[in-house]
Amino acid sequence: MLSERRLQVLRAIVQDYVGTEEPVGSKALTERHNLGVSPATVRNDMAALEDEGFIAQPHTSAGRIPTDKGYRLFVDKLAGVKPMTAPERRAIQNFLEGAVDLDDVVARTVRLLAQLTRQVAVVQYPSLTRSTVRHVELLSLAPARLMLVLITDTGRVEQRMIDCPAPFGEASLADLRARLNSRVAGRRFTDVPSLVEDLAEPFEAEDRGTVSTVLSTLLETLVEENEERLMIGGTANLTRFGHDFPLVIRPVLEALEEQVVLLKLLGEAKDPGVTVRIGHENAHEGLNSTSVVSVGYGSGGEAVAKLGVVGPTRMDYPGTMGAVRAVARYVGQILAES
Amino acid sequence: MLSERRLQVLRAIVQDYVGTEEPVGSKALTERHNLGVSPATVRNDMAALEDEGFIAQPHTSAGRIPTDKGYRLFVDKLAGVKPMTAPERRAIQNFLEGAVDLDDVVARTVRLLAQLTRQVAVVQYPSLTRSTVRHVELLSLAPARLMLVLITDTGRVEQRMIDCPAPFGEASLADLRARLNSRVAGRRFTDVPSLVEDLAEPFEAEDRGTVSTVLSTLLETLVEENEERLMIGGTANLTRFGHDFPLVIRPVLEALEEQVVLLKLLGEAKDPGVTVRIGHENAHEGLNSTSVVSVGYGSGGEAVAKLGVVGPTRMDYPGTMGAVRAVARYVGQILAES
DNA sequence: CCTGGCACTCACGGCTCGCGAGTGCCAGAC
DNA sequence: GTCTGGCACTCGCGAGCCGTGAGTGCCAGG
Repeated sequence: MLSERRLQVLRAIVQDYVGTEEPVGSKALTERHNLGVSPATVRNDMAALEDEGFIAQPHTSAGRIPTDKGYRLFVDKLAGVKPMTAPERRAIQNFLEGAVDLDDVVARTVRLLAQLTRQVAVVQYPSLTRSTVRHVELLSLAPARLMLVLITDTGRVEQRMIDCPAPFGEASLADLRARLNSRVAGRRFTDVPSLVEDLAEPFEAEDRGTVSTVLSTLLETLVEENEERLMIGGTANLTRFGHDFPLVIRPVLEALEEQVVLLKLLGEAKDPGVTVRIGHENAHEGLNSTSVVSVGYGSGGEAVAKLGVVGPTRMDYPGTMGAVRAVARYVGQILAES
Repeated sequence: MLSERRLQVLRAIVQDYVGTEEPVGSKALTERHNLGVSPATVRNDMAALEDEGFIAQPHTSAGRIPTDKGYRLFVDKLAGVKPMTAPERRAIQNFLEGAVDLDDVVARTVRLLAQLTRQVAVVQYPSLTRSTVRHVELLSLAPARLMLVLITDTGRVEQRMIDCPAPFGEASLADLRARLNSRVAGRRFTDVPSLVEDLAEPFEAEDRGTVSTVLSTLLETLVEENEERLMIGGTANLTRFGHDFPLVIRPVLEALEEQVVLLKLLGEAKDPGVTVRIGHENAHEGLNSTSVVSVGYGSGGEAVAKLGVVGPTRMDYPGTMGAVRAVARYVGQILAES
């Protein structure tokens, strides 16, 4: 087990390195933090920390930098979440308040997060499967062509075109619309499949084909892969990555273009609170030199989606975690109001 | 006026520089292109081209690189548009064919363009103001809350929440819906304002407030700034910019995040064919070292939106122009089918 | 267990220098 | 007049060569 002082040394190393971007040596450490011991003692502690794999030297006779494992310890044990100041909170609230619809809320949230953290922001749209149905609408666009519109309690709207196997009368349409809504309105999306199972039965034989097409389209919309959307922003902040970034930035940009990768990334975080995945903890190899800070947000007590930021492992964890948490909280409020 | 040979020299310089990314000298030129003259002659031609501002030297005793003006001449006079090969055309068609809705078409187009050109792709959604109305739908979500849904002939769907000044009955709603659609369905969006002017008149006094709220929301949706959407992709290709890119890439990423900037960029191109804006021809200063190749696309003869790519001024213009033109053509076809 | 001292390592920046690609100019040939 | 070969000149680039200094590990003594 590491002594208290060694933990302090690690904390000091992380803080200094995050601030300066340069390997930190024993002498500089004792000067900037009053640890009450001499550089030589710190050197011994550093050697121990290095043995345990918390810090490393880029090359012999250089200072130390934290490893992923070091950051992990720092985040778990040595640092809290830095709360936002009152003015910052007000600014967040003001910024989000003017949003006119869900797209706008998400877009504003992305911008806000990117600005606050000076990193790449990722915001997932409220998940369908974790929302409840506000309304299902069916529009007839042409004799054998329908549009299905889903509206959730979080303001999300999904639409789908449907080509009917047979023409579908206005009366049948109204009937189906009414039956659908009475079954599913106000219910959770996860319950929808079982709620609509037998909905085709009361219909005339000629209409059944269309009804079941509609139902299967509805169910398709709820399939995991299709139903998730997200928005990213602040990619310009990638340029703050470091000097050697041509090699680092490329895979990151590529990963950010793969929505699937990002969704997995956010999805993996199961904690109720802020989750931090550091460097190699990220499954995707392009993101091995980045950390992902994410958290769920939702209108009520329950999370309906996630948001977070992607940045260099050398980041200000307490501050970033604070910003992410605060933004999530306010987005939740905004959604609850609408 | 420049002699024929000098133009050939310029063409050769552009081609070589685009290929190698390195300043090209007189000797290398005569070796790679059989111009039929000696390096010394080429040197004289180069001196003349430099005097005219078509090429420049990064430093004394280095080869020449084309200036923006040189690229401009190259694009206008010296190079055509390189048509896609038959297999390429087939690949484009296959790639776009599987799309299920407009979002999907746009997303696929972005990916495709980015892959074909190996540059950053930008695709604008079909403009509302240049489309015709397929259907307008009004849904009642709550007693005093409506949702307005606009559907265009290109498959684009916009929705807007409306808070009514007074509760609005189901009957009035059906009435308004029917009147609205009979007026505007099949008409161009630009005509909508004049078509709905007097639509509130037939309604009872108590409903008029709501009706005019609905109408003004409808008109707001058509306001230039709100109605334009776009999607970008292939930002990872920015890493192919050059060696010095830390400084170049940053403003480009920033510009790409400003949708307004991009819309302006695409909007400026008025040509019916492929438009190329080179380096400093772009108004936005962050894009001074990039070229933008764009073209309109549409389901019929008329352009409903634009698409294009953003890349380094040192790009393969004929190839890029060919790819952009071909993709636009096929996207137009896909939209016409749906 | 901490500390001061000491010898050692090694990245970094500045320096020189030779190489070679590229240039401009000029005198002569066609 | 135009092209060509020749020639002297420029200058960026990379290699090699230090000196400097921050940083280290180890050890003997408090």
